[in-house]
Amino acid sequence: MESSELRKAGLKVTLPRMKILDILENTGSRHQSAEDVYKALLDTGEDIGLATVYRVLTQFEAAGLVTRHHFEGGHSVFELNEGSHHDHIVCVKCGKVDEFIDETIEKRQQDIAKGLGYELTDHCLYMYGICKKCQTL
Amino acid sequence: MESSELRKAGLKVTLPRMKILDILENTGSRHQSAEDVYKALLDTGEDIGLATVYRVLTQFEAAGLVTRHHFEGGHSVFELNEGSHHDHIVCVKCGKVDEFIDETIEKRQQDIAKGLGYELTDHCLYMYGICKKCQTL
DNA sequence: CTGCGAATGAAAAAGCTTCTCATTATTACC
DNA sequence: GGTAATAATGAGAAGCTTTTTCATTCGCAG
Ligand SMILES: [Mn+2]
Ligand SMILES: [Mn+2]
Ligand SMILES: [Zn+2]
Ligand SMILES: [Zn+2]
Repeated sequence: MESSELRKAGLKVTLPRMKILDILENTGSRHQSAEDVYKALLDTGEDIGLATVYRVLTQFEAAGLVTRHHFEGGHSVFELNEGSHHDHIVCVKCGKVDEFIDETIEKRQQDIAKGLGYELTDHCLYMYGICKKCQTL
Repeated sequence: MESSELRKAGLKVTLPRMKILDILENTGSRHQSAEDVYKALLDTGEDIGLATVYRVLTQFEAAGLVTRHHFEGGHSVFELNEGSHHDHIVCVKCGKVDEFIDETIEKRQQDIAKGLGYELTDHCLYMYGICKKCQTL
């Protein structure tokens, strides 16, 4: 039961929220756009409005359940907060996303922000490239 | 005369392109949205359409004259390619943007991409925080 | 079970960006 | 300099993602 996760987040347990959480948890791709989630809902026969998908994803973000990313190309993608913070590298050919974390970079970022007088609240590092598979095509 | 810059980029020398280049070169803020550029043009009495501003900025990007950034909040900002590559830290309160470059981070990124089998084409590191001035408000 | 406030769905609207197409400007050439 | 071919522009429409509105429905405390 993931209803406890919703309650813990201070959100009422509703069918749309349960279903969306389910899609985020049990779908191959960890990084999905609102449209992706909406289509997945349609595929499972759920009749949930796109507006609700956006609303719920935004609430999940505010509740700390998901993180919103702005990969190149305009629309946002969402990912469930399961592990800890990490950064992303995206293949510009096929859209594949790999995740990584590098303590050296994390530490340098803190130092740089401090050096410039900023109190760091967030950061994102996106790398774009061509994945191994696409290099051989 | 910045007309040579346009010619060098393979672009015809037109009044809108000259004016937009001028705005990018001679405006306080190095990071401007298309809307910002458009308003600046109106302020100088130029009657150039917003569609042209977008078109020209996109052409400038393709020609390597400017770089397009996707700061948080949706719309793109453009900056003239004057110095070399650098990353950005943005104040979430007042919108101030500081620039920095860190060789340690740049190097680590190369290593990480290589380690994951990617041929790196681009990257961006955005940090968000509260600047010194906004911390005291 | 009931009732009230919160959540939802459909549709409209918003905000940024791109496209269409008639008009205008630029440039290569004479 | 003048001209024709061709590219660029401006106004507005359209496209896309995301948000808002509002009448209806649902969740849950009592
Ligand atoms: Mn991720
Ligand atoms: Mn910059
Ligand atoms: Zn690929
Ligand atoms: Zn500030």
